[in-house]
Amino acid sequence: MGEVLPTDSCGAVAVDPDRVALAREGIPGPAEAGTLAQMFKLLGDPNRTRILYALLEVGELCVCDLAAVVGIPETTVSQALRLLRTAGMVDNRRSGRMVFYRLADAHVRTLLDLSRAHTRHDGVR
Amino acid sequence: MGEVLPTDSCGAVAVDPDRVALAREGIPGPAEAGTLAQMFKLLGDPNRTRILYALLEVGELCVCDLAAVVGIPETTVSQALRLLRTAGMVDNRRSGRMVFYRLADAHVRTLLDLSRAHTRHDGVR
DNA sequence: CTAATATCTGCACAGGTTCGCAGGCGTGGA
DNA sequence: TCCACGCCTGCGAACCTGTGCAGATATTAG
Repeated sequence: MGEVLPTDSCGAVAVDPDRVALAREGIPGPAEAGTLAQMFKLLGDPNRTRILYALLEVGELCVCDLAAVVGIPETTVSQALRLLRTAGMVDNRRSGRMVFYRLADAHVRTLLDLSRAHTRHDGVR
Repeated sequence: MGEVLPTDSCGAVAVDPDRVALAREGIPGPAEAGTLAQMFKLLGDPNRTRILYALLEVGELCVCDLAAVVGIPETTVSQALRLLRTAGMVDNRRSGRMVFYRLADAHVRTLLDLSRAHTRHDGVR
């Protein structure tokens, strides 16, 4: 869907039409790119990042403990967790009057591990 | 560095001090979390994401071709590339009056692959 | 030297995001 | 039943980010 021209819609002419066409087919479409970007955007906040790594360390934590770990108000934690839960990155479990959160997916865990390894390897170069 | 109290600075009392202390030691510090978040934030924009995936497909592309692939003005591409280059995620090579960009690191490639696999697996659940 | 191409860099506006406060909801103990 | 505790949800202000225009730079051709 969406036939493309060798020249783009911005007035510039593609220097290497073959390579452009190849890349056009391989890259994620607008919808998939949006989904990917939304997931990364959630990881792009230090508070949420720390929350996720805390859950990666000890499997399960309630909101107040999470606030104690990261050092931010519970309200902020709650809002962050809502976003992460909506995106399906964390899951929650109610026990009495407390709600425990944990990483929802092994994929997320792998992603966090790999990212931290990259950062530690060369300080983001 | 940075001794911590069993209770946080927000008035709430930690329910499980042991687990809190464990998580405190395991999670990235403010500086490392900031670095991580900054990297993820760069991936959190659909245009930048598509640019990176385009470079992942065909190893090397100039700015104008990149604009043609993603379908955005060259100015926007240039600014996006500057951010990515500052973060060390892409590298550039000058050939005549054109500048070719490519992914700087195998780590970035792995990250992109894994992320896309996750998204495709269950639509971010 | 002059002109044209390809890319890069400030500036300002629109849009979205975060954070904290105040109040509401649900649960458990007395 | 009533109260205390943990958590969640709107709302508004401050902040940051992306985008486009206009101009500057670097390189090549004539």
